[in-house]
Amino acid sequence: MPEKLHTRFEDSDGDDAGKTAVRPQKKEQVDVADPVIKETREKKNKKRKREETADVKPNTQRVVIRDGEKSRNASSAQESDQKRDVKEVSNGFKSQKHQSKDQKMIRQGKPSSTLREKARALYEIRKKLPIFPHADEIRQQLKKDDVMLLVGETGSGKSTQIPQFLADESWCRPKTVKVTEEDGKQKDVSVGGCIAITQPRRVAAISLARRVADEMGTPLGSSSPASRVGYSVRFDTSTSPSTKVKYLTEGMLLQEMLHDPWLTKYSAVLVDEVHERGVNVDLVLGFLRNIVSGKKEGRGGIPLKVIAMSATADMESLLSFFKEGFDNAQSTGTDGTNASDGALDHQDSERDEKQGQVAVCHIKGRQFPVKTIYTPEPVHDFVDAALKVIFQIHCKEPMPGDILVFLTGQETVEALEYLVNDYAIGMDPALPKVQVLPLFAALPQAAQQRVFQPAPPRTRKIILATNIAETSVTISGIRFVVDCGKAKMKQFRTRLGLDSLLVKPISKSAAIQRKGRAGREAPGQCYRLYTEKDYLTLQETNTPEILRCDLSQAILTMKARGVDDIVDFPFLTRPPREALEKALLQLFNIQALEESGKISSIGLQIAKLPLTAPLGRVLLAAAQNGPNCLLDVIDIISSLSVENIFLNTTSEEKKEEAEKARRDLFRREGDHLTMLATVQAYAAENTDRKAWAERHMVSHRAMQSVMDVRKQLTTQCRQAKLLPDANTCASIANNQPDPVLILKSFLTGFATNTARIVPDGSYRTIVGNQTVAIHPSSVLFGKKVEAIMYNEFVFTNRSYARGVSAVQMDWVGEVLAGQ
DNA sequence: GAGCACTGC
Repeated sequence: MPEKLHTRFEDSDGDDAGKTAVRPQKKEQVDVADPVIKETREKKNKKRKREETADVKPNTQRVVIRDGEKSRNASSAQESDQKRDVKEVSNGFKSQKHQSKDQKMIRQGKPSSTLREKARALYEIRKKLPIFPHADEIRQQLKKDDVMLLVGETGSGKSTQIPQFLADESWCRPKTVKVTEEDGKQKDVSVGGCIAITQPRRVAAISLARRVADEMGTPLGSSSPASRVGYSVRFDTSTSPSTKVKYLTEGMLLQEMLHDPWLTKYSAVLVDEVHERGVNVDLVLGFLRNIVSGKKEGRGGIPLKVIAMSATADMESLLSFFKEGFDNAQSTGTDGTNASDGALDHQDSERDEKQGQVAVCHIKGRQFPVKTIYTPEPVHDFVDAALKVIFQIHCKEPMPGDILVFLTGQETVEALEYLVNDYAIGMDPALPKVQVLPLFAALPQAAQQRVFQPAPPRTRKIILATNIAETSVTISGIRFVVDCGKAKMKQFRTRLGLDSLLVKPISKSAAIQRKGRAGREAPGQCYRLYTEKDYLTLQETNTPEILRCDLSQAILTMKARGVDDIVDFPFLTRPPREALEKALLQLFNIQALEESGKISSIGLQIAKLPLTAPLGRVLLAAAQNGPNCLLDVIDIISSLSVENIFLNTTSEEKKEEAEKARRDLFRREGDHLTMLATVQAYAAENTDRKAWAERHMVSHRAMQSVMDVRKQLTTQCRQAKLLPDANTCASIANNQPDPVLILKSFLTGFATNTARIVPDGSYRTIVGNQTVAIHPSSVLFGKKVEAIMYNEFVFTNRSYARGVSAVQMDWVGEVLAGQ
């Protein structure tokens, strides 16, 4: 794998791909085949660039909540100084000779001199990060307080530096304490020693770990037993026995809590990007609040330090969230200060006074000023308005300076793409050219990558993006942002039991985020296609995901970690009672809960699986139907776990081609068996899977994820003794699938996702009697069968069932009767 | 004959 090797060298040399001096190298990087690696690197390079130019003396004030938009300018002299620094660093560490010496040293378990040199050089850059002067202040605060809320704006260095500030603190050393177990016996347990930093995304966790390992001069993760920095994400964990700083996804931390609810490994948990407010971060914060404000029995009274970090956090609600935890504990006498098992040292008395205090810290980031321009009047057609603004900028503003336009979806992106290209034809030839680049998730990877390539000379890039560009992707060269003020958002409607995808106004913090994209490298401008008055009426922050999604997963997660009564769980934002009840009922219906509301053994098994509750239930039902059925169901579930295994067809011509190519994979029983046929054919292809995928118009990238999930699920099923060993599985692998058994397994988890045909030929849901149409992407589209079962019920322009198979009414009856 | 932002175990 020369490419991977190459990648690693590139990644570890602290290079800055954005500089002219190393341009040729950048080109080489972009050509690497693996899109994931490419993406990670792309991001990291951007990040480095930001970090290395972040040299302004910051303003830090405690307990200040203010407009996160304020930005400051950097002195260009300092900036160029720093670039020189980085160049020296990178030049020293590129040769393969060094690298192999490195590797040898790593094998011996000693940090190599090159690693140390590199760390030393990086230290010069770290010193200039806005957060750096606050190291002592942060350390002092955390000696006193167990909870800290930290607002660090983009580029402040919080995610990389804080773990390093804390790693050598005395409270961060492992301690052996006596813990009373459930059976009443006392046991010696080692508590603490490690710092966890959670991230919402996998790429972020891995690239931060890599960066911090470089800065600390230690090898990364499992490459050496002496490594002090590691990471843990799904499909990829890299830690060592001496890991002190561990980056992990929120989901991974929740998974660890399943086996270790007291997080005994950790002395501190840093929760990063709290403002994104995904469901997992809300759950993590709830569990952490319970630990910090409780007696910490399972930790022998040893405190756990919690730092919630974010770019634009709603600090007031976080502050009252944690304070409420301490207040409740004090009033009921369950707080840590009452622990009398002698595990705490003399600091105990000091802690007593400080109990309930939450430190707040605000650190300015480094952003260039961005001027905001509103439309004087409300706009009724933002595509049209965007077109005008784009050409206004293009005609008026000097080069360089690319334009990033935020739109709502593929449809508006493509409409504007057409208009801009059309308009550009009649443009004054004296003007620079324009290059229009669409960017949305459904776009093939190669097309997405085009936005990262520099524009040809005398050409302005115009990137038309969905909110993929808000968090997931960073593009350099942007000086102008055009923001339509809207986004498509998914909302789960409890009463109807369906997901709706609707165009909605964005929040103020999302608008600020979008605007910030113009000020990464130089002063910029942001054109908002709405009035200032409209801006002021926007919601402050994004609606937390926990208010917008089906809660069954979250509740199962809680119950499996010992929260019996969800009413007592500290929600940062409490979901409406109705939503909680509906989710409880759903879990009860699939036998994940007992009538008392306690989690059942089925529920516990489901909670361990990396699947939604209904899919987990399906897997267990399939296990009851024998290993043959289970293996087939794993294949189907794996493809349901990735968004779309079939490539999107754009043109009419391609559509026919695709249909022909996929004909041998299609099954009349429906989408589930079609997916099974596809996964099995792909897996059976031993020579060139990529070519096979191309021939069948199947996404190779998606199939690679399918294979990852499939492997994870079979491994877990084997550990849970639901599947026999690999050899036995191999011998049954060639058996013909049994469609009835497979579909009946699915009905166990999806009995309420069924509809029957009515005389006019449409389908009505069996529970609720709502009209539902088969989604055009389904192989059953336009077909009429007795009844259908579906995995998803979504509302866009009308109600659609997606992931559809034909079932018989009496099967549905059987399962519903069994409930 | 429709069209779908983004994560995560």
